[in-house]
Amino acid sequence: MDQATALNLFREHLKKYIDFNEAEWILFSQHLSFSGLKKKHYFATPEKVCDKVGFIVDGSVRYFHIKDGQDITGYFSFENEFLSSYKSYLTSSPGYTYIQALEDTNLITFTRRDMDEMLSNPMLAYKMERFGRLIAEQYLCCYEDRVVSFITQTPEERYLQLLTTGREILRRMPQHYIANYLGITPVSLSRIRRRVMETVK
Amino acid sequence: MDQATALNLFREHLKKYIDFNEAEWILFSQHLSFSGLKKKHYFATPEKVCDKVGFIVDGSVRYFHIKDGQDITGYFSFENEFLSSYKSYLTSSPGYTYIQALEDTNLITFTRRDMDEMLSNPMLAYKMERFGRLIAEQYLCCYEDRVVSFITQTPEERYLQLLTTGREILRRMPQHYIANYLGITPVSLSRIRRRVMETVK
DNA sequence: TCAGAACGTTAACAAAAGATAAGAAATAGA
DNA sequence: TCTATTTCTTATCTTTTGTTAACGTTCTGA
Repeated sequence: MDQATALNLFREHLKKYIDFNEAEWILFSQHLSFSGLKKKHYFATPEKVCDKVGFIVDGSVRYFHIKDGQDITGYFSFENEFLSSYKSYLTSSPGYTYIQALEDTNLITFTRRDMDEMLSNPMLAYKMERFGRLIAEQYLCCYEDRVVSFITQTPEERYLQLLTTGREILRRMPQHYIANYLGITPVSLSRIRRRVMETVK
Repeated sequence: MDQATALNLFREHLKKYIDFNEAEWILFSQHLSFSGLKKKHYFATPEKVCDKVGFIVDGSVRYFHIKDGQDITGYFSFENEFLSSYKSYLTSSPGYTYIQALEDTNLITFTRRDMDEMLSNPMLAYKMERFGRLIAEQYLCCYEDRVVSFITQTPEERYLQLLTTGREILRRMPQHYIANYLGITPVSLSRIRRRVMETVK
Protein backbone atom coordinates (compact mmCIF):
# COMPACT_ATOMS: atom_id res chain seq x y z
CA MET A 1 0.00 0.00 0.00
CA ASP A 2 1.57 3.28 -1.11
CA GLN A 3 0.75 6.76 0.06
CA ALA A 4 -1.15 7.84 -3.06
CA THR A 5 -3.45 4.84 -2.88
CA ALA A 6 -4.03 5.42 0.82
CA LEU A 7 -4.90 9.06 0.26
CA ASN A 8 -7.35 8.15 -2.45
CA LEU A 9 -9.04 5.62 -0.22
CA PHE A 10 -9.28 8.23 2.50
CA ARG A 11 -10.66 10.83 0.16
CA GLU A 12 -13.25 8.40 -1.09
CA HIS A 13 -14.31 7.55 2.43
CA LEU A 14 -14.60 11.20 3.41
CA LYS A 15 -17.25 11.77 0.78
CA LYS A 16 -19.70 10.29 3.24
CA TYR A 17 -19.06 13.34 5.39
CA ILE A 18 -17.65 16.19 3.38
CA ASP A 19 -17.30 17.16 -0.23
CA PHE A 20 -13.97 18.92 -0.71
CA ASN A 21 -13.29 20.77 -3.92
CA GLU A 22 -9.83 20.49 -5.44
CA ALA A 23 -8.42 23.60 -3.79
CA GLU A 24 -9.72 22.53 -0.40
CA TRP A 25 -8.43 19.02 -0.79
CA ILE A 26 -4.97 20.30 -1.55
CA LEU A 27 -4.97 22.43 1.57
CA PHE A 28 -6.42 19.65 3.64
CA SER A 29 -4.15 16.91 2.41
CA GLN A 30 -1.08 18.98 3.21
CA HIS A 31 -1.91 18.33 6.83
CA LEU A 32 -2.17 14.57 6.43
CA SER A 33 0.54 12.03 7.09
CA PHE A 34 0.78 8.48 5.93
CA SER A 35 2.31 6.01 8.31
CA GLY A 36 2.59 2.35 9.04
CA LEU A 37 2.13 0.81 12.46
CA LYS A 38 3.70 -2.60 12.94
CA LYS A 39 1.80 -5.33 14.72
CA LYS A 40 1.80 -4.89 18.51
CA HIS A 41 3.09 -1.32 18.26
CA TYR A 42 1.17 1.46 19.93
CA PHE A 43 -0.80 4.30 18.41
CA ALA A 44 -1.48 5.74 21.87
CA THR A 45 -0.55 5.06 25.47
CA PRO A 46 -1.84 6.62 28.69
CA GLU A 47 1.48 8.14 29.64
CA LYS A 48 1.12 10.89 27.13
CA VAL A 49 -1.55 12.96 25.49
CA CYS A 50 -2.92 11.41 22.33
CA ASP A 51 -2.37 14.33 20.01
CA LYS A 52 -3.64 12.80 16.80
CA VAL A 53 -6.47 11.13 14.97
CA GLY A 54 -5.90 8.31 12.55
CA PHE A 55 -7.84 6.71 9.76
CA ILE A 56 -7.19 3.03 9.15
CA VAL A 57 -6.53 2.37 5.50
CA ASP A 58 -5.60 -1.19 6.13
CA GLY A 59 -5.33 -3.27 9.30
CA SER A 60 -6.92 -3.19 12.73
CA VAL A 61 -6.30 -2.04 16.30
CA ARG A 62 -7.64 -2.69 19.74
CA TYR A 63 -8.19 -0.27 22.57
CA PHE A 64 -7.39 -1.49 26.05
CA HIS A 65 -6.89 -0.41 29.62
CA ILE A 66 -4.71 -1.78 32.36
CA LYS A 67 -6.31 -2.36 35.71
CA ASP A 68 -4.51 -4.10 38.57
CA GLY A 69 -1.93 -5.28 36.08
CA GLN A 70 -4.61 -6.80 33.87
CA ASP A 71 -5.20 -5.87 30.29
CA ILE A 72 -8.87 -5.14 29.50
CA THR A 73 -9.94 -4.66 25.91
CA GLY A 74 -12.58 -2.02 25.35
CA TYR A 75 -12.94 -1.52 21.65
CA PHE A 76 -11.71 -2.35 18.16
CA SER A 77 -11.27 -0.41 14.96
CA PHE A 78 -10.92 -1.78 11.46
CA GLU A 79 -10.29 -0.57 7.92
CA ASN A 80 -12.10 2.61 6.95
CA GLU A 81 -12.62 3.66 10.54
CA PHE A 82 -11.10 6.46 12.54
CA LEU A 83 -9.13 5.83 15.67
CA SER A 84 -8.02 8.00 18.52
CA SER A 85 -7.98 8.17 22.26
CA TYR A 86 -10.72 10.65 21.60
CA LYS A 87 -11.13 12.29 24.99
CA SER A 88 -7.40 12.64 25.36
CA TYR A 89 -7.21 14.21 21.92
CA LEU A 90 -10.08 16.59 22.58
CA THR A 91 -9.00 17.69 26.02
CA SER A 92 -5.26 17.54 25.43
CA SER A 93 -4.86 15.62 28.64
CA PRO A 94 -3.43 12.15 29.22
CA GLY A 95 -5.93 9.36 28.73
CA TYR A 96 -6.14 5.89 30.19
CA THR A 97 -6.25 4.07 26.90
CA TYR A 98 -3.72 2.00 25.02
CA ILE A 99 -4.30 1.63 21.30
CA GLN A 100 -2.32 -1.19 19.75
CA ALA A 101 -2.06 -2.56 16.24
CA LEU A 102 -3.34 -6.12 15.98
CA GLU A 103 -1.67 -6.59 12.62
CA ASP A 104 0.53 -4.45 10.41
CA THR A 105 -1.62 -1.40 9.89
CA ASN A 106 -1.51 1.56 7.52
CA LEU A 107 -2.83 4.89 8.66
CA ILE A 108 -3.59 8.37 7.51
CA THR A 109 -3.14 10.71 10.47
CA PHE A 110 -3.43 14.36 11.39
CA THR A 111 -2.38 15.94 14.64
CA ARG A 112 -4.37 18.15 16.96
CA ARG A 113 -2.10 20.94 15.89
CA ASP A 114 -2.92 20.30 12.24
CA MET A 115 -6.60 20.32 13.04
CA ASP A 116 -6.32 23.55 15.00
CA GLU A 117 -4.49 25.15 12.11
CA MET A 118 -7.15 24.04 9.67
CA LEU A 119 -9.90 25.27 11.98
CA SER A 120 -8.15 28.65 12.01
CA ASN A 121 -7.72 28.79 8.27
CA PRO A 122 -10.65 30.67 6.72
CA MET A 123 -10.33 28.58 3.57
CA LEU A 124 -10.99 25.38 5.52
CA ALA A 125 -12.60 26.37 8.79
CA TYR A 126 -16.20 25.80 7.82
CA LYS A 127 -15.64 22.38 6.35
CA MET A 128 -13.42 21.26 9.18
CA GLU A 129 -15.97 22.30 11.76
CA ARG A 130 -18.53 20.30 9.84
CA PHE A 131 -16.16 17.38 9.50
CA GLY A 132 -15.51 17.40 13.23
CA ARG A 133 -19.19 17.63 14.00
CA LEU A 134 -20.19 14.73 11.78
CA ILE A 135 -17.45 12.47 13.08
CA ALA A 136 -18.23 13.27 16.69
CA GLU A 137 -21.94 12.74 16.08
CA GLN A 138 -21.38 9.40 14.48
CA TYR A 139 -19.28 8.18 17.38
CA LEU A 140 -21.82 9.58 19.80
CA CYS A 141 -24.46 7.30 18.32
CA CYS A 142 -22.21 4.26 18.77
CA TYR A 143 -21.49 5.21 22.36
CA GLU A 144 -25.16 5.78 23.11
CA ASP A 145 -25.99 2.27 21.93
CA ARG A 146 -23.17 0.86 23.94
CA VAL A 147 -24.13 2.58 27.18
CA VAL A 148 -27.76 1.54 26.76
CA SER A 149 -26.68 -2.04 26.23
CA PHE A 150 -24.73 -2.03 29.50
CA ILE A 151 -27.70 -0.68 31.38
CA THR A 152 -30.54 -2.66 29.88
CA GLN A 153 -28.98 -5.95 28.84
CA THR A 154 -27.40 -8.92 30.56
CA PRO A 155 -24.00 -10.10 29.32
CA GLU A 156 -25.73 -12.98 27.58
CA GLU A 157 -28.05 -10.61 25.76
CA ARG A 158 -25.14 -8.44 24.73
CA TYR A 159 -23.42 -11.51 23.32
CA LEU A 160 -26.54 -12.59 21.42
CA GLN A 161 -26.80 -9.11 19.98
CA LEU A 162 -23.17 -9.20 18.93
CA LEU A 163 -23.94 -12.41 17.06
CA THR A 164 -26.29 -10.45 14.85
CA THR A 165 -24.53 -7.09 14.63
CA GLY A 166 -20.88 -7.79 15.29
CA ARG A 167 -19.82 -10.13 12.53
CA GLU A 168 -16.55 -8.32 11.93
CA ILE A 169 -15.56 -8.42 15.57
CA LEU A 170 -16.55 -12.06 15.97
CA ARG A 171 -14.69 -13.06 12.89
CA ARG A 172 -11.48 -11.24 13.57
CA MET A 173 -11.05 -10.91 17.31
CA PRO A 174 -10.02 -13.56 19.83
CA GLN A 175 -12.70 -14.42 22.29
CA HIS A 176 -11.05 -13.08 25.41
CA TYR A 177 -10.93 -9.62 23.85
CA ILE A 178 -14.60 -9.89 22.95
CA ALA A 179 -15.38 -10.90 26.53
CA ASN A 180 -13.80 -7.71 27.86
CA TYR A 181 -15.61 -5.70 25.23
CA LEU A 182 -18.88 -7.15 26.55
CA GLY A 183 -17.89 -6.27 30.10
CA ILE A 184 -17.19 -9.80 31.36
CA THR A 185 -14.29 -12.21 31.78
CA PRO A 186 -13.21 -14.70 29.14
CA VAL A 187 -14.22 -17.59 31.39
CA SER A 188 -17.69 -16.16 31.71
CA LEU A 189 -18.08 -15.70 27.97
CA SER A 190 -17.07 -19.29 27.44
CA ARG A 191 -19.87 -20.38 29.78
CA ILE A 192 -22.37 -18.12 28.05
CA ARG A 193 -21.44 -19.63 24.71
CA ARG A 194 -22.07 -23.11 26.03
CA ARG A 195 -25.44 -22.07 27.47
CA VAL A 196 -26.39 -20.52 24.15
CA MET A 197 -25.30 -23.61 22.21
CA GLU A 198 -27.30 -25.91 24.45
CA THR A 199 -30.39 -23.75 24.05
CA VAL A 200 -30.10 -23.82 20.27
CA LYS A 201 -29.81 -27.63 20.17
CA MET B 1 -39.03 32.22 35.20
CA ASP B 2 -39.96 34.28 32.17
CA GLN B 3 -38.78 33.87 28.63
CA ALA B 4 -36.39 36.81 28.61
CA THR B 5 -34.60 35.60 31.73
CA ALA B 6 -34.38 32.10 30.30
CA LEU B 7 -32.92 33.34 27.05
CA ASN B 8 -30.33 35.37 28.89
CA LEU B 9 -29.31 32.38 30.97
CA PHE B 10 -28.99 30.34 27.81
CA ARG B 11 -26.98 32.98 26.05
CA GLU B 12 -24.67 33.24 29.01
CA HIS B 13 -24.16 29.49 29.06
CA LEU B 14 -23.45 29.36 25.34
CA LYS B 15 -20.46 31.64 25.77
CA LYS B 16 -18.57 28.54 26.86
CA TYR B 17 -19.00 27.27 23.31
CA ILE B 18 -19.73 30.10 20.92
CA ASP B 19 -19.51 33.84 20.85
CA PHE B 20 -22.46 35.23 18.89
CA ASN B 21 -22.46 38.85 17.85
CA GLU B 22 -25.72 40.76 18.08
CA ALA B 23 -26.84 40.11 14.53
CA GLU B 24 -26.12 36.41 14.86
CA TRP B 25 -27.85 36.17 18.17
CA ILE B 26 -30.99 37.71 16.72
CA LEU B 27 -31.02 35.21 13.90
CA PHE B 28 -30.25 32.33 16.22
CA SER B 29 -32.74 33.23 18.91
CA GLN B 30 -35.53 33.41 16.36
CA HIS B 31 -35.23 29.65 16.15
CA LEU B 32 -35.49 29.12 19.89
CA SER B 33 -38.62 28.31 21.83
CA PHE B 34 -39.24 28.65 25.52
CA SER B 35 -41.40 26.00 27.09
CA GLY B 36 -42.32 24.48 30.40
CA LEU B 37 -42.47 20.77 31.05
CA LYS B 38 -44.60 19.76 34.01
CA LYS B 39 -43.33 17.13 36.41
CA LYS B 40 -43.72 13.60 35.01
CA HIS B 41 -44.44 14.86 31.52
CA TYR B 42 -42.33 13.59 28.66
CA PHE B 43 -39.79 15.42 26.56
CA ALA B 44 -39.31 12.32 24.39
CA THR B 45 -40.76 8.85 24.05
CA PRO B 46 -39.64 5.94 21.87
CA GLU B 47 -42.79 5.86 19.78
CA LYS B 48 -41.74 8.87 17.83
CA VAL B 49 -38.60 10.53 16.57
CA CYS B 50 -37.12 13.00 19.01
CA ASP B 51 -36.95 15.99 16.71
CA LYS B 52 -35.55 18.52 19.15
CA VAL B 53 -32.80 19.45 21.54
CA GLY B 54 -33.51 21.22 24.80
CA PHE B 55 -31.51 23.23 27.26
CA ILE B 56 -32.61 23.03 30.87
CA VAL B 57 -32.91 26.49 32.34
CA ASP B 58 -34.44 25.20 35.49
CA GLY B 59 -35.40 21.71 36.67
CA SER B 60 -34.24 18.18 35.90
CA VAL B 61 -35.10 15.14 33.83
CA ARG B 62 -34.29 11.49 33.76
CA TYR B 63 -33.71 9.23 30.78
CA PHE B 64 -35.10 5.74 30.98
CA HIS B 65 -35.85 2.63 29.00
CA ILE B 66 -38.54 0.02 29.38
CA LYS B 67 -37.45 -3.59 29.27
CA ASP B 68 -39.82 -6.48 30.03
CA GLY B 69 -42.24 -3.95 31.48
CA GLN B 70 -39.56 -2.60 33.79
CA ASP B 71 -38.42 0.96 33.88
CA ILE B 72 -34.62 1.33 33.81
CA THR B 73 -33.04 4.74 34.38
CA GLY B 74 -30.00 5.49 32.28
CA TYR B 75 -29.14 9.12 32.77
CA PHE B 76 -30.05 12.44 34.30
CA SER B 77 -29.82 16.05 33.19
CA PHE B 78 -29.94 19.14 35.35
CA GLU B 79 -29.94 22.91 35.01
CA ASN B 80 -27.58 24.32 32.39
CA GLU B 81 -27.35 21.05 30.55
CA PHE B 82 -28.66 20.00 27.18
CA LEU B 83 -31.08 17.16 26.76
CA SER B 84 -32.17 15.09 23.83
CA SER B 85 -32.63 11.54 22.73
CA TYR B 86 -29.49 12.35 20.82
CA LYS B 87 -29.24 9.41 18.45
CA SER B 88 -32.91 9.69 17.57
CA TYR B 89 -32.44 13.40 16.92
CA LEU B 90 -29.33 12.87 14.80
CA THR B 91 -30.64 10.00 12.74
CA SER B 92 -34.28 11.11 12.60
CA SER B 93 -35.33 7.63 13.60
CA PRO B 94 -37.35 6.49 16.61
CA GLY B 95 -35.25 5.92 19.70
CA TYR B 96 -35.74 3.68 22.69
CA THR B 97 -35.48 6.38 25.29
CA TYR B 98 -38.06 8.09 27.46
CA ILE B 99 -37.09 11.48 28.81
CA GLN B 100 -39.27 12.61 31.67
CA ALA B 101 -39.32 15.72 33.84
CA LEU B 102 -38.57 14.94 37.47
CA GLU B 103 -39.89 18.32 38.56
CA ASP B 104 -41.46 21.26 36.82
CA THR B 105 -38.82 22.14 34.27
CA ASN B 106 -38.21 25.13 32.01
CA LEU B 107 -36.56 24.62 28.69
CA ILE B 108 -35.17 26.42 25.72
CA THR B 109 -35.61 24.20 22.69
CA PHE B 110 -34.90 24.12 19.00
CA THR B 111 -36.06 21.52 16.52
CA ARG B 112 -34.05 19.52 14.07
CA ARG B 113 -35.74 21.54 11.37
CA ASP B 114 -34.61 24.78 13.01
CA MET B 115 -31.07 23.44 13.21
CA ASP B 116 -31.10 22.37 9.58
CA GLU B 117 -32.31 25.81 8.56
CA MET B 118 -29.57 27.47 10.56
CA LEU B 119 -26.97 25.14 9.10
CA SER B 120 -28.18 26.17 5.66
CA ASN B 121 -28.15 29.86 6.42
CA PRO B 122 -24.80 31.35 5.36
CA MET B 123 -25.07 33.93 8.12
CA LEU B 124 -25.12 31.21 10.78
CA ALA B 125 -23.79 28.05 9.18
CA TYR B 126 -20.22 28.29 10.41
CA LYS B 127 -21.11 29.01 14.01
CA MET B 128 -23.79 26.36 14.09
CA GLU B 129 -21.42 23.73 12.75
CA ARG B 130 -19.01 24.72 15.45
CA PHE B 131 -21.71 24.72 18.08
CA GLY B 132 -22.81 21.24 17.03
CA ARG B 133 -19.25 20.00 17.04
CA LEU B 134 -18.43 21.30 20.49
CA ILE B 135 -21.62 19.95 22.03
CA ALA B 136 -21.15 16.54 20.44
CA GLU B 137 -17.52 16.44 21.54
CA GLN B 138 -18.39 17.29 25.09
CA TYR B 139 -20.95 14.53 25.30
CA LEU B 140 -18.54 12.15 23.62
CA CYS B 141 -16.11 12.64 26.50
CA CYS B 142 -18.84 11.84 29.04
CA TYR B 143 -19.82 8.73 27.14
CA GLU B 144 -16.23 7.59 26.84
CA ASP B 145 -15.81 7.77 30.60
CA ARG B 146 -19.03 5.93 31.11
CA VAL B 147 -18.19 3.08 28.76
CA VAL B 148 -14.73 2.71 30.30
CA SER B 149 -16.27 2.52 33.75
CA PHE B 150 -18.58 -0.31 32.68
CA ILE B 151 -15.67 -2.23 31.26
CA THR B 152 -13.01 -1.69 33.88
CA GLN B 153 -14.90 -1.20 37.13
CA THR B 154 -17.10 -3.31 39.37
CA PRO B 155 -20.47 -1.91 40.41
CA GLU B 156 -19.00 -1.15 43.82
CA GLU B 157 -16.15 0.79 42.26
CA ARG B 158 -18.58 2.73 40.10
CA TYR B 159 -20.56 3.63 43.20
CA LEU B 160 -17.45 4.73 45.05
CA GLN B 161 -16.50 6.89 42.12
CA LEU B 162 -19.95 8.41 42.05
CA LEU B 163 -19.46 9.34 45.68
CA THR B 164 -16.60 11.58 44.64
CA THR B 165 -17.79 12.84 41.26
CA GLY B 166 -21.56 12.58 41.31
CA ARG B 167 -22.62 14.82 44.16
CA GLU B 168 -25.49 16.31 42.20
CA ILE B 169 -26.91 12.94 41.25
CA LEU B 170 -26.52 11.56 44.77
CA ARG B 171 -28.14 14.58 46.30
CA ARG B 172 -31.11 14.84 43.99
CA MET B 173 -31.91 11.38 42.68
CA PRO B 174 -33.63 8.50 44.46
CA GLN B 175 -31.43 5.53 44.99
CA HIS B 176 -33.20 3.10 42.71
CA TYR B 177 -32.61 5.43 39.78
CA ILE B 178 -28.94 5.66 40.71
CA ALA B 179 -28.75 1.87 40.87
CA ASN B 180 -29.96 1.57 37.27
CA TYR B 181 -27.56 4.30 36.23
CA LEU B 182 -24.72 2.21 37.67
CA GLY B 183 -25.98 -0.85 35.83
CA ILE B 184 -27.35 -2.77 38.83
CA THR B 185 -30.60 -3.32 40.70
CA PRO B 186 -31.75 -1.20 43.64
CA VAL B 187 -31.42 -4.17 45.99
CA SER B 188 -27.84 -4.67 44.93
CA LEU B 189 -26.99 -1.02 45.45
CA SER B 190 -28.46 -1.21 48.92
CA ARG B 191 -26.13 -4.10 49.71
CA ILE B 192 -23.15 -2.30 48.26
CA ARG B 193 -23.90 0.70 50.43
CA ARG B 194 -23.95 -1.47 53.52
CA ARG B 195 -20.66 -3.09 52.55
CA VAL B 196 -19.10 0.30 52.00
CA MET B 197 -20.44 1.61 55.31
CA GLU B 198 -19.05 -1.36 57.20
CA THR B 199 -15.65 -0.93 55.57
CA VAL B 200 -15.52 2.73 56.54
CA LYS B 201 -16.36 1.97 60.18
C1' DT C 1 -55.29 15.33 56.51
C1' DC C 2 -55.19 10.80 55.16
C1' DA C 3 -54.81 6.85 52.13
C1' DG C 4 -52.11 5.08 48.55
C1' DA C 5 -47.86 5.16 46.27
C1' DA C 6 -43.01 5.35 46.26
C1' DC C 7 -38.71 4.38 48.57
C1' DG C 8 -35.03 1.96 51.07
C1' DT C 9 -33.55 -2.02 53.60
C1' DT C 10 -33.32 -6.73 54.68
C1' DA C 11 -33.83 -11.78 54.15
C1' DA C 12 -33.74 -16.12 51.60
C1' DC C 13 -32.83 -18.46 47.68
C1' DA C 14 -31.39 -19.08 42.82
C1' DA C 15 -28.54 -17.78 39.10
C1' DA C 16 -24.63 -15.81 37.34
C1' DA C 17 -20.06 -14.02 37.44
C1' DG C 18 -15.22 -13.74 39.25
C1' DA C 19 -10.84 -16.17 40.47
C1' DT C 20 -7.77 -19.74 39.92
C1' DA C 21 -5.88 -23.67 37.95
C1' DA C 22 -5.34 -27.32 34.68
C1' DG C 23 -5.34 -29.24 30.27
C1' DA C 24 -6.25 -29.46 25.20
C1' DA C 25 -6.10 -27.21 20.81
C1' DA C 26 -4.63 -23.77 17.76
C1' DT C 27 -1.26 -20.39 16.39
C1' DA C 28 2.87 -17.95 15.76
C1' DG C 29 7.57 -17.39 15.17
C1' DA C 30 12.23 -18.89 15.01
C1' DT D 1 9.33 -28.17 11.55
C1' DC D 2 9.16 -27.72 16.28
C1' DT D 3 8.69 -25.22 20.45
C1' DA D 4 6.63 -21.65 23.04
C1' DT D 5 2.81 -18.90 23.40
C1' DT D 6 -1.82 -17.89 22.98
C1' DT D 7 -6.42 -19.23 23.13
C1' DC D 8 -10.39 -21.65 24.71
C1' DT D 9 -12.73 -24.72 27.63
C1' DT D 10 -13.80 -26.95 31.84
C1' DA D 11 -13.92 -27.65 36.86
C1' DT D 12 -14.09 -25.98 41.54
C1' DC D 13 -14.92 -22.70 44.79
C1' DT D 14 -16.12 -17.99 46.33
C1' DT D 15 -18.36 -13.78 45.75
C1' DT D 16 -21.69 -11.05 43.83
C1' DT D 17 -25.89 -10.12 41.73
C1' DG D 18 -30.75 -10.98 40.57
C1' DT D 19 -35.40 -12.12 42.20
C1' DT D 20 -39.10 -11.99 45.13
C1' DA D 21 -41.27 -10.72 49.13
C1' DA D 22 -41.91 -8.44 53.44
C1' DC D 23 -41.66 -4.44 56.35
C1' DG D 24 -41.25 0.25 57.92
C1' DT D 25 -40.68 4.93 56.44
C1' DT D 26 -41.35 8.84 53.69
C1' DC D 27 -43.75 11.34 50.04
C1' DT D 28 -47.51 12.88 47.63
C1' DG D 29 -51.78 14.11 45.74
C1' DA D 30 -56.62 14.35 46.32
